[in-house]
Amino acid sequence: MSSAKRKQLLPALNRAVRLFIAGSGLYSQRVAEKLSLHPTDMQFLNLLDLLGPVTPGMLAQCSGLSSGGVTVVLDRLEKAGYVRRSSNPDDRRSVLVGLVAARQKRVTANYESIQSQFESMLVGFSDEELETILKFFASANTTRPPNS
Amino acid sequence: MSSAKRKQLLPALNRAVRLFIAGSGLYSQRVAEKLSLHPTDMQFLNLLDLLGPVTPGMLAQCSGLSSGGVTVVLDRLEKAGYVRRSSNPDDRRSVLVGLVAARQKRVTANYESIQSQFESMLVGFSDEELETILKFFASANTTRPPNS
DNA sequence: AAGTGTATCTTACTGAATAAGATTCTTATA
DNA sequence: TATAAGAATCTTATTCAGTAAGATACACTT
Repeated sequence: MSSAKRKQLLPALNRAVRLFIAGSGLYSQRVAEKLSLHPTDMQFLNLLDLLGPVTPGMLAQCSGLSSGGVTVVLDRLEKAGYVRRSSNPDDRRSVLVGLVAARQKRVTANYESIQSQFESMLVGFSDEELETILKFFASANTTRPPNS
Repeated sequence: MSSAKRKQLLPALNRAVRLFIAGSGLYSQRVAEKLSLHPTDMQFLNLLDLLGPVTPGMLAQCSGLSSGGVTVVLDRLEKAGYVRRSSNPDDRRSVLVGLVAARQKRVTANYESIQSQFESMLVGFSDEELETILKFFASANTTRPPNS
């Protein structure tokens, strides 16, 4: 059974998470704009940075885009030199998409300012607290993985 | 100075947060689809639910849409009965947009399944841990508020 | 009272994403 | 092995969400 304290905590946490998510979308837009990329293209670069080389089909699942939509985005990104398609050794119908290393640095560099901002915010948290927070996100990502 | 443990924690946390954000966008899309709403319209309903009645200009800031884009979205939502525009007592050029209460319930109901999923995930966390997590999100939302 | 600035809306247009179908390869079954 | 059914990606024509530029109405400053 839930404690009285918990009954207050849960709605507050729920609201805070929703606000966080609302802000995140906006922030991604800003970063994309800085790099003169479409928000969707930025999303793809993020996914590729997080997941490593994956198939277009996987990117469709993770982005919610249609098969044809993925093709168009990848064409744009490949033309601009951000990604490269290579043959998938496991399935000759398929393709593996990977970030071009040199460009990857330029992308992640744009996150460095927020990353340092993020880290300075975390100064107020002990190592134990950070472990708790990490546990939270790990649980959340398992409950709702990027491709489900 | 950072502990050795912290040096490992920070990148892991950073990655977990990014995965969480990537999954959130996808999830919002799914909920919007359930309600037969455009993702952007869903975003607006969320913002209105979180912030209460606000001006179209505020919604433009929080969503990243242009002024004209906001007008179009609000026209759609108002026509469908989700929101209502009323005159802003503080500024007669301006307008206040609010959720229609009856519809608001139908919207938030669609979040209940994930909310209960979310809460069952939190069973594994103590009250103290939840407070830490809440503190994290509160800090993050202050560092990067919904309209900055 | 005039001029400048701000909030919202209108209109014509752009282009991102979709849907449907084609192509190429894989897997299952006879 | 041969055939059929299924899956992964790409192509093409099309749609419609969002933008840009400008109009309107009101608010502030001097």
